[in-house]
Amino acid sequence: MDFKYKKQRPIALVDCNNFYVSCERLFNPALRFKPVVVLSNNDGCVIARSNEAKFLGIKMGEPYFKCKKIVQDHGVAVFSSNYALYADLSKRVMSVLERFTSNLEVYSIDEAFLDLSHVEKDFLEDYAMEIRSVVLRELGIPITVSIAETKTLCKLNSYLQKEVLKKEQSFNFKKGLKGHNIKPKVLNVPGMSMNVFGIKEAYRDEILKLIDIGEIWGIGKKYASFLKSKGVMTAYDFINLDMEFVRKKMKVCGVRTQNELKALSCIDLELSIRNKKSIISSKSFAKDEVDLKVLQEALSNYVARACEKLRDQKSVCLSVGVFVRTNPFKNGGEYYSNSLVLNLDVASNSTLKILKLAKKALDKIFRPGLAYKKVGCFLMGISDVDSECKQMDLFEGEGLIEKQDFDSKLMGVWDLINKKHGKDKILSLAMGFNKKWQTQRGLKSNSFTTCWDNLLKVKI
DNA sequence: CGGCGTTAG
DNA sequence: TATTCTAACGCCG
Repeated sequence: MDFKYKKQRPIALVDCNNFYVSCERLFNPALRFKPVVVLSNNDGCVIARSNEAKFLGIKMGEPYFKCKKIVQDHGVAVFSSNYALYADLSKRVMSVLERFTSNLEVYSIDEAFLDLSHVEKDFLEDYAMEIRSVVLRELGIPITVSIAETKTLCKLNSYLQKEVLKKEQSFNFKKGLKGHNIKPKVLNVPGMSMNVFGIKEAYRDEILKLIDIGEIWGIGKKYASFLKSKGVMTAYDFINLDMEFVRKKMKVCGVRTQNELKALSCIDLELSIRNKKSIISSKSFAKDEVDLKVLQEALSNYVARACEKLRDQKSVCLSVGVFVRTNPFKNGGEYYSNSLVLNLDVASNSTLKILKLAKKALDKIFRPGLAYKKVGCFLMGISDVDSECKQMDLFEGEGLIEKQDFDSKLMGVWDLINKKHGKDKILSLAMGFNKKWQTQRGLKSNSFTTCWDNLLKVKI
């Protein structure tokens, strides 16, 4: 077996605290120290909470209607999600982080892993503090920085830091005190801090014993409850499980997690942004919809979105899927969900071509008389536009090249105009104009950083 | 290779 | 009244 021992390098995880809430607070400082939540599309579920909102018992993913009472009783500030704002601030955070390393993995909208092999071991803690204060000073976004040998240990460290912060804030919140301590605190565990790189074995065990099995990165609900049923309650118990048992029950990913918890790095940083292998675009309707026309129109908009994404990453796709779903919480148990995948003859990223196919698919799976909650499309069989091997059409010959060339020029202009002059300035008529079915976001804050009309005005 | 199960944010 | 959206990966037959 070709097993190369890799020298351990420090990795940092930067995680923006309650990111969406922090973005809202940035433009509305009165929200600091107050409970704030951000909702999903159609203001359906809670998808982000300030710590204060967590203290009130509002759960992640909870339907808004279920916590409306708490919201009213405690004056919780509520926002529809403002993705344009969050994406813009995320970009800014990432570009600040790039100053601290040349190897950055943007892991999600609010998280990044940084390769810190260029930093002296004794200087790591200071480096973490510096990253934190620069992001806070320049962007006003509070972050957690955690350094360790592996991604999984970074995650674990980050979790503990946040738990400690929450504990302190909760104490103040319940006593009605306002000023929270936002400085990073050294944890009340021997050897534990923002930096656990090179931590002593004995200390690591002690920390692992504090971690509930379900909090480990890579162990979700199902595995957690299975493991608990076997008496495996903490991360410490987990690393002491027999490797073959872990492999059998949790596959190779489980073994990786086990190794990562032992500071043996198995999950590398992904420095380049990989092209997506599938692209989905779908949304729930604000209200259930019965009319095929409405479904077609909504679907056309999602197809347009998906195709834009496809072209942005300079790809083409071979198959187009469409799915529909009625509301599983209604219709007295009559639930209908179906999907259909159709193939293009030749790989394409043309909105117009793909729209035609999607419409055909929807016609086939649409059942009249039902109230639909959701429709969407997915693109598969994705490859690079200029990949070496292309599937051609046997009967089209030379003419095909010309047609494809025309398509790609058309889409090029299409994208150019829409990027310059705004979303859907060029569109297919199938996408419609009235859009009554569109997502409700009544509580959205302004696009402070991406729309001239929404710029904050400051009086001097 | 398609379908299913699991996880993640 | 009301329950997000997207993506990846491993395994199995």
